[in-house]
Amino acid sequence: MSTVAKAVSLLEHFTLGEPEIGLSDIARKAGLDKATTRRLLVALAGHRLIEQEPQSRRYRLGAGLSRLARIREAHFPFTRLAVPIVRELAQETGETVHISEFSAGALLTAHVELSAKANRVNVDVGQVLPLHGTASGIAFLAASSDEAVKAYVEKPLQAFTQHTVTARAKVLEAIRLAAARGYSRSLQGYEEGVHSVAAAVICPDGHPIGTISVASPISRVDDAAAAAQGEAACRAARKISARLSGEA
Amino acid sequence: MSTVAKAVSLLEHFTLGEPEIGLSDIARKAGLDKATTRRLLVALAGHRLIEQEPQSRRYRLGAGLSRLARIREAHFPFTRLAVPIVRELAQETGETVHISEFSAGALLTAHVELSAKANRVNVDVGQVLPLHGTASGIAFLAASSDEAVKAYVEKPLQAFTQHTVTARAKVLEAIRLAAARGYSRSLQGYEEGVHSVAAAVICPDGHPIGTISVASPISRVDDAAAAAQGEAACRAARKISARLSGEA
DNA sequence: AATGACGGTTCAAATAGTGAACCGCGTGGG
DNA sequence: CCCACGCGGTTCACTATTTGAACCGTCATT
Repeated sequence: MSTVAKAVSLLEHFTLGEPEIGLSDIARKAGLDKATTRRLLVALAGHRLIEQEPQSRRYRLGAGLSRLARIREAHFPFTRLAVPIVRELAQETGETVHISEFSAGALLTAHVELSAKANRVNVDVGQVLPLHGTASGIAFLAASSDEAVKAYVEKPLQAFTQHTVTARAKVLEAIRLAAARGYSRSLQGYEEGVHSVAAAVICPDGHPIGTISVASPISRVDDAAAAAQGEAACRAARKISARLSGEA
Repeated sequence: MSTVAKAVSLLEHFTLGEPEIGLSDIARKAGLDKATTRRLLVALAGHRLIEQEPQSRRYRLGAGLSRLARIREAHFPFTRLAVPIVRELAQETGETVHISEFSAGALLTAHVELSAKANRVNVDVGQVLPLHGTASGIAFLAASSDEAVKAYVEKPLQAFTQHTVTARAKVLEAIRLAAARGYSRSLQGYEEGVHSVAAAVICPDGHPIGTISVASPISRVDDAAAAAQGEAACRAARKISARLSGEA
């Protein structure tokens, strides 16, 4: 394991639920020596990726991350442009809606608008979604090049629930269907009891960069409702794609 | 130089003006070997801190940064809570207003609302401001502990313009004045022709975490206008501080 | 066809990383 | 009251990772 990978893995132990961690604690979590951990944290702190609370001496994520994220966002304003449309879609469907951004072979949840209903699907920002097994992933693959799809389905596909589609032929079939009608649909492929539909957001250069997805408790959705959600997600995705290419 | 420091320094070569860089180019800029640079970039990409454009093979900042920044922001919602108040203050004063966040011995510009006037001060998000020589820095020091101030002024203080105050005694005097009246004032201490006032934003635990600052062309501001801006910045800073401690 | 710049790879040499043992400190239980 | 424990932090001999000159194939330019 490279030193850099170790350092970055330290960053990934800070979560929404545990945003500050002590030295010994993070060393244990990361499986590294305390001395090594500290050296890495100090190196990260020198570039503001980590900060240390002066009193408790605990560590937390640093302001430099916000700075870098803003630079990325300025060049790649996916989240900023998409949020209002996510909100609209959440209003329209009454369900939880989230957008994901493709990165390193998976989708990263970038923004979530939760349904107002008591019985709703919860999704966390930052969650990593596999390409197969989620509606978002299938929609993304449907908008990807044939080579990219082929490369992806050749690797072994993990099952997340009893309903996850892992057979290559069936995954390809789902991708074809999604490509034909513009949105994908997944029933409990990643989480038990969750129904979702998704559509891909396309960059001006023609490549997909992410997805928008509607997730509902499976009990609330029949085929007609799913089709309506799918069409709505499709329209929302097109709206975001249009904004990305500079249209107001 | 540690490997981690090298890897992180690669991230810092991506800027608003140059958000995508080729391998040889970034190796040159960072002063590292091409092979080393690539190995570091690949390690960073493995954790989504860097992405590679598949076609051009150029590198850019990755979605993982947005993810980490969101985790930080959830725990430390300074920017989110402050933006509306920055906007109000920009409206009220008609000048450029920005907030900065303290990190690793300096202030990082986190958000900017530019003046609508043609003759205005421009500030870039991400810019690093020294503690002495800027109104923001003096305001921040005025809200810091005596030990922190002492530790800071003991180091040599760089001059950025002919007007930068670098004499220890004068800096301490400026800090005292800022502490007494709640806001600081700087005339061309960091950039020629720029007048600014600033006030510190205080965390619920009593420590300062950042500043809010109004920057104008020096020709437009007399003592009375500066006092009015200072009072307004002070009110804005208090409002942000109140929001941070949970008040609506 | 030759040139040069690009992204990417290799492997022996050299440098940076590692971790067991240590320090001083604060805390909570016996 | 004090002792044991866990904390953050430091040291230094040992070792594994990092390094970079030289390499390859490709592409655009001349």
